[in-house]
Amino acid sequence: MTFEQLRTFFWVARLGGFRKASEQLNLSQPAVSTRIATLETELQAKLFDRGAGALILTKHGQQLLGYAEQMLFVEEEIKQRVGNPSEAEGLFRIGASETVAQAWLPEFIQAFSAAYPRVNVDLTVDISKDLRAALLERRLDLAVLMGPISEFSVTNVALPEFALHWYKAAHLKDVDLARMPVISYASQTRPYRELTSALARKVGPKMRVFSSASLSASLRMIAAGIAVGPYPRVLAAPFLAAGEVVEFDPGIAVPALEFTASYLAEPRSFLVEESAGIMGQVAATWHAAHPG
Amino acid sequence: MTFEQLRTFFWVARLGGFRKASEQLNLSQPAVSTRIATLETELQAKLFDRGAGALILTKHGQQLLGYAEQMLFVEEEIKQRVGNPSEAEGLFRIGASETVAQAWLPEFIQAFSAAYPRVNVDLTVDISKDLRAALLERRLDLAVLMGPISEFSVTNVALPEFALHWYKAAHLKDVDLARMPVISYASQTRPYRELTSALARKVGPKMRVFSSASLSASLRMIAAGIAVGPYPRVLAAPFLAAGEVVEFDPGIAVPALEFTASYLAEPRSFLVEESAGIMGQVAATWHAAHPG
DNA sequence: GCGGTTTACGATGAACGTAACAATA
DNA sequence: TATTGTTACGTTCATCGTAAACCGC
Repeated sequence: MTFEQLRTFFWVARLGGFRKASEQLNLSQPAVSTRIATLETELQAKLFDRGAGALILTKHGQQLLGYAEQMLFVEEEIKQRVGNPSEAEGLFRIGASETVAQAWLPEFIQAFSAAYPRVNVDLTVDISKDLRAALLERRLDLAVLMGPISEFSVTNVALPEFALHWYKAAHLKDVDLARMPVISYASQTRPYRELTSALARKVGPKMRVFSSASLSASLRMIAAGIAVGPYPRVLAAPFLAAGEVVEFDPGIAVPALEFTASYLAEPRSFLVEESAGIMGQVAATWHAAHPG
Repeated sequence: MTFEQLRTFFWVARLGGFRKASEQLNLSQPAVSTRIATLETELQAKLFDRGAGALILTKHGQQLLGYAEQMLFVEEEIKQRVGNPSEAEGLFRIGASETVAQAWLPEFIQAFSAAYPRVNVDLTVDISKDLRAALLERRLDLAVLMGPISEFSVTNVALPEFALHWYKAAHLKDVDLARMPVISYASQTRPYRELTSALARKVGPKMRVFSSASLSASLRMIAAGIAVGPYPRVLAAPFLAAGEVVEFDPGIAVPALEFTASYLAEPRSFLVEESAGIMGQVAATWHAAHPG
């Protein structure tokens, strides 16, 4: 019995096929067959029922799956704890919403990089909807998005929320939301949905809502007096400091942005779980230093 | 990282030397060197301090030792639980005192053999003192002896005790322990020690004590009227049934024989722990059916 | 017939044992 | 000098990928 056999068995069971597992493991498909066959021979037990359409775990297979997962997690734990953690190598694929990318994400990456100086980081910035899909397709190791993701396969770690404040150009006096466009996050995001819903109740059908996938572009439009909108204070900070925009209260409450660090629960990864913990600390520290 | 590396590391750490580990593993000594070196390279951590006389675990090595032991136990657990337990192969070396060998040991071996039909059994019958030494030198997997063994490295499972009764030849009338020799277990056993101690207090220096390493020979001597002595009723049963010996009370209390199933605590072995459990059940059942 | 698994086989590479070497007490 | 760990090297055996055969919808 080897770790490679258990790892192979795990992925075959989890992905439901020899071919899918072979892709996950960067292996030829016959190699996967061989490994499983060898494992079955060694244990003197059939692990899969090959008959009915898809692959189905036998009773023995179900038992082994639990053990295999435990083994693989402890193996990674050894590599991280016993082996010099700073010597861990590999690629850590992180996806984040632009808001956090402009807030504390640099600090997080700095902290992560310090803890794992030899791990490469691949950062993707996208809207939560796409991050979610990427995570579920295993194209990301960790996603920071407006969560939580309601899938049994995903673990969500709550992060501090970002309060939203309304901003308008400094030179504007009265703002009539029936005339002045409101700008918000990209159209397929939760803040956009919630804003349009609130606006519809308050202003009615005359409302105009712009959406922009670029937060800095949005803020520049607000500074230019083209639109007004609710954003986290951290994004408006440079414009506030320059006196270009000011906060105001249009009487429309928008809920704070709730972010989570989300990752696939299986297979458990020490690196990912550890990173989510670091992220929680960094975010909490950052929010303590940036109230509002 | 492979199971063989972890197993090798475990034995090097536990036995305190590459050479000793190579013997335990039936491997050449350079092969052990290679495995440890590879493991150290993979983990980027030195596991042993080779300098001062004997091998000393580094901090990393100490951490790994715990993980390695856990891994090896789970590996065996998989082989027993997931793999068909009845397909388990190997050799199970059991040592026992003659008393249990003549009592419930056949029933135990039958039960064990039924549970593990493909495991070979090697049975040694000897006095507790030698069984103890054999166990500590890893020449036995499980020892049934007058325990417990007070070593931190040994796990003792208490078994039902054997009450002792005094027997004499049926045709004898009065028995004067100052004249009639008393026969007991072999000289280096606990019952012998306890008996001589009690006799010395009661009878004084005139006492005569024989010792015999063969229980059946002892009983035959008692039946012949050569001596009297305290034995478990199970051993006397055939002589009682034949009317050759009878129980009597010389007024000397001898404590019951306390047996334990003892085995080395490390490395944990699923087979051994399971066997000790079976033994406890068999012994309890047997004693319930053979009171006194 | 087609997606997916098993079988066949040649080639590569990891790991072993023997033997020589080095270090330590 | 005896004991123990390391280095060197030729060999063996496990495992991989390619290619072909083999199912079950």
